[in-house]
Amino acid sequence: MSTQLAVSAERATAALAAAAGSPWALQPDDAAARSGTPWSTGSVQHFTQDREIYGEGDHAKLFYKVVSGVVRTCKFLSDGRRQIDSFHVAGEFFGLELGQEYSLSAEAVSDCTIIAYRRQGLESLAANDGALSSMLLSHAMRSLARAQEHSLLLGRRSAVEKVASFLIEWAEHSPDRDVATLAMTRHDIADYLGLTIETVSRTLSQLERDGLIDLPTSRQIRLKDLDALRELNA
Amino acid sequence: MSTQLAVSAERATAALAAAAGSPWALQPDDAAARSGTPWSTGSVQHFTQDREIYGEGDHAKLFYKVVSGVVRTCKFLSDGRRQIDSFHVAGEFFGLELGQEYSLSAEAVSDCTIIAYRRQGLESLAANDGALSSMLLSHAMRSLARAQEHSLLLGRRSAVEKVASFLIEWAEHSPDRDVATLAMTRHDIADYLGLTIETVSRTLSQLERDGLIDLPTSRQIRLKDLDALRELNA
DNA sequence: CGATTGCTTGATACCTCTCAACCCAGGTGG
DNA sequence: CCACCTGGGTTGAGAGGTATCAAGCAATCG
Repeated sequence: MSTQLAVSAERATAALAAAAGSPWALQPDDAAARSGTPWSTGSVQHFTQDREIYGEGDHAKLFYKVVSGVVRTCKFLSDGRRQIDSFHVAGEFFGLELGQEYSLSAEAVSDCTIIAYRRQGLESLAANDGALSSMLLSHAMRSLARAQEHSLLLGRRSAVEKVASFLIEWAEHSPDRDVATLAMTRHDIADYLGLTIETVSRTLSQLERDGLIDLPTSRQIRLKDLDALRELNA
Repeated sequence: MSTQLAVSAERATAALAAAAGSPWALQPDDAAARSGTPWSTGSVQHFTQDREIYGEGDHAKLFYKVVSGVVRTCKFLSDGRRQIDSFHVAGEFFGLELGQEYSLSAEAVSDCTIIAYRRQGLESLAANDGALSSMLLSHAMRSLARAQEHSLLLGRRSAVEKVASFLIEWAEHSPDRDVATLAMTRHDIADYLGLTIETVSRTLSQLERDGLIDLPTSRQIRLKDLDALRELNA
């Protein structure tokens, strides 16, 4: 279940700007100066683990920012096979759509807190606000680059390479640079990498036997030999 | 090799607008009214089959529109493995980048004619031109949706499903709705679907034996049983 | 022609999946 | 407190799908 409460301190503009580290990005200061636009405030929502936030095809009237926890966006085939497109951590946006419907589903990987913004009017606003549309474009282009990188992984990398790549990617999200603290299950990892649970598990065990990683707990992975892991990524 | 000649009749604005069929799109009429902007004209170039148009990492000072022929954009691993991101046909843009470098390589699938536009100043122009940035955003978001669909295919579909999906997708580009006329080799198809040449060939032969398609020539594929092919796509 | 290129087909290897058993930690209820 | 159950994770045996290696065919082109 999700609880909602109004929050006025949150301005999506500033948040979007902070997330955009590119020539297209707006300076946070400029953004902070803009206020009172229809979509500048959002409502805080909580979702418990594995709760659906929205489904593919739902009417896309809201977009979201993660405050805490992790969210996955994914697609399903009719027989239930799932492909996870990405994991979203604190500060990241998801659910921004061009059309009327979400093109992915979104679910809570862990218990999480997110802020929902009305998409209403964002299009027309963007048409008259260069800074805002730069931020949106920047966001879209970075997502696109990520998706293309992910396609290379799914189409052309072996199981070890996929897992190594995932570990390196995830370790960068962690406080410690060489310890990946996982919020997700083996099932999530498998569906992100286009593998099965068993293959992910076996591959991690193998990497541990080979001395590239340590597995103190199933959700804590220490990257012992970062160079060797990166080598698998070449 | 590529030949260049200046062309003033081509306006990227109008072209982008025509390509954008969405709420964000600019009307061609409005676009035609705008002219004389620094990037409004491009130079026509010709590339012969398999020529590189640009490489991943090259300085991205131009973007392109296909006039005739087919272009592929792709990524490579260090050992040569290749993943094709997409095929671009007449009227489609490619090479639009956020950063300073191309994130993909682009190559001519067939002999082709393309128009190159200077990216120079596009960012700042977009910041002051709502219609233009809407078009750019629209383009980026449609590319993103395509990439996400492609990830699902690469990560979760079997070889037959991949091939069936490709045939249906490509047949829509063809004059005849139920005949796919291929511009690309089996190698291109394989690298687009995350398979090998041999598996693509075998799968096509199997589909023919099963009566779902005809293969009058290796580049002409008639979709005999579109329903059955769509079924494989579910 | 001979050489080359794209494609098909066959035999076999191997990587990943499938199915199954088992372990472990945590939660629940008697 | 302990028995039990559950869910996530690991491991093993075997199957299966796709890759690899190799040969052959047809069309194209010097």
